Amino acid sequence: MPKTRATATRSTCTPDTWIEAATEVLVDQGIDRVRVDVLAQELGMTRGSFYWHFKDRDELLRRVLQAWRTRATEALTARLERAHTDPREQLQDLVSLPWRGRAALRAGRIELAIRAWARRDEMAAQIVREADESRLGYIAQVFSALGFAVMDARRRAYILYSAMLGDSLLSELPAHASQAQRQARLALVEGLFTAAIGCADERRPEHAHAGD
Amino acid sequence: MPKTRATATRSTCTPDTWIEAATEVLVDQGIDRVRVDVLAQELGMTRGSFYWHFKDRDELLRRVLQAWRTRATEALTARLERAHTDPREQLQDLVSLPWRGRAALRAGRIELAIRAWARRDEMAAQIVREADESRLGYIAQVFSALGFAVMDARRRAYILYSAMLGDSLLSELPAHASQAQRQARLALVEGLFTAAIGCADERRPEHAHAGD
DNA sequence: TCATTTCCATACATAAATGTATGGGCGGAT
DNA sequence: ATCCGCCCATACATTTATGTATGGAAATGA
Repeated sequence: MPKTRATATRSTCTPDTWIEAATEVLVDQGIDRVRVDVLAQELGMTRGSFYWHFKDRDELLRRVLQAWRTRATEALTARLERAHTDPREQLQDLVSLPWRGRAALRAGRIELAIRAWARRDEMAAQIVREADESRLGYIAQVFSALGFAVMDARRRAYILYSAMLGDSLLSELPAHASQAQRQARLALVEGLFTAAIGCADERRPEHAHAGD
Repeated sequence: MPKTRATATRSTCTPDTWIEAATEVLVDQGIDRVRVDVLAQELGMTRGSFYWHFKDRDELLRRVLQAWRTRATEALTARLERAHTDPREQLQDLVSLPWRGRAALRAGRIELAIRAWARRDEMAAQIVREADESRLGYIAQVFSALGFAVMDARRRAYILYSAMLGDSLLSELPAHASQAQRQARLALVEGLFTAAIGCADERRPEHAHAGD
């Protein structure tokens, strides 16, 4: 009983095929260019195939979102599994995330595309918010494990997460980034965010100066 | 000789009127929904008006970009003017930027929309890259004035700028952010980024542990 | 006054994208 | 062999957005 058809025989499309293609176009073209005719041409099919697998374009978009959510939550739970290893390792792992091959980099691009999409799609916005919340919680937990007070940990988590998001934004338009410089930044990020600073006013590199 | 028609008489549209409306739609709908019929309805006009002021849709989009670039560069040069005040004040000014009323916040939203647009429009990408370069240079200069070595300053600038961009991304989907918490984060950001840390490995809040 | 310029509305032609209806090839089951 | 269900192509119908062509109202200048 070949119910799910083991992808083997030959060039037969599954819903996932369309979802992948849709994600691809979404990444470097934006959600408005995720159109059935474009995808069909991309896959060497006709729109007839699409409308057999999907009710309409909206269903495809919903499933693209859903697919991303499951992958994102899976990635996070994978981190939570090893939540009892050395928190410094966990932090390094986080910070160096965009460097681990181009798989994570592609994940970042997908996420930015979805975030841009979320600007006007409430469903996408909801899912992105969920992801943000979960990750912020995780990162805050890492900082807590590093010994920071709860509130401090939450704030550091927010700032670090912001920096990671912003970095993916900047990496989107390749202009900076030599491999060595990114490596150096990585160490600096780790140093900055693990520095013990209560709230403000105890440090200063060389200028001695007690402002405000 | 009333050549440029002093906007007065009554409800007559100028190109800028359309550009503003286009920017508005761009912000919360995305570039693909910046369409002449939408804008016309938004302005209570018909498309006939548009095609008198503009050759075609593309010209409008180009001028939207150009308008943003001039405003962005003006904002930066305004900062560069007072580049010889206390660098700590300059940094505070930078960090607390998204809090200064909702004008800066709106500017942030416009920028994110353009950045999303730049994903597939090379002209937009070019302009965003220019803006990033200029700002990174400025921020690095501030850190230099604070006493950090050149390379360190550049890296701190990149990380801080990333954090600012990421913060505007997170603020886009309102979920966090109580006024008080943002204020507390502000102080922490300033503290973290002005902390003196060579590169890595001299600090650690309480865990003593020489990893890797 | 009258003609001209400015600015916008209306109507038409064209293109692009969606969704539907229909039919057909092809493999598997009996 | 044949019947049936899966998967896709083709051909229409409809909607939506662009751009153009034309006309007209209102202000301006002589």
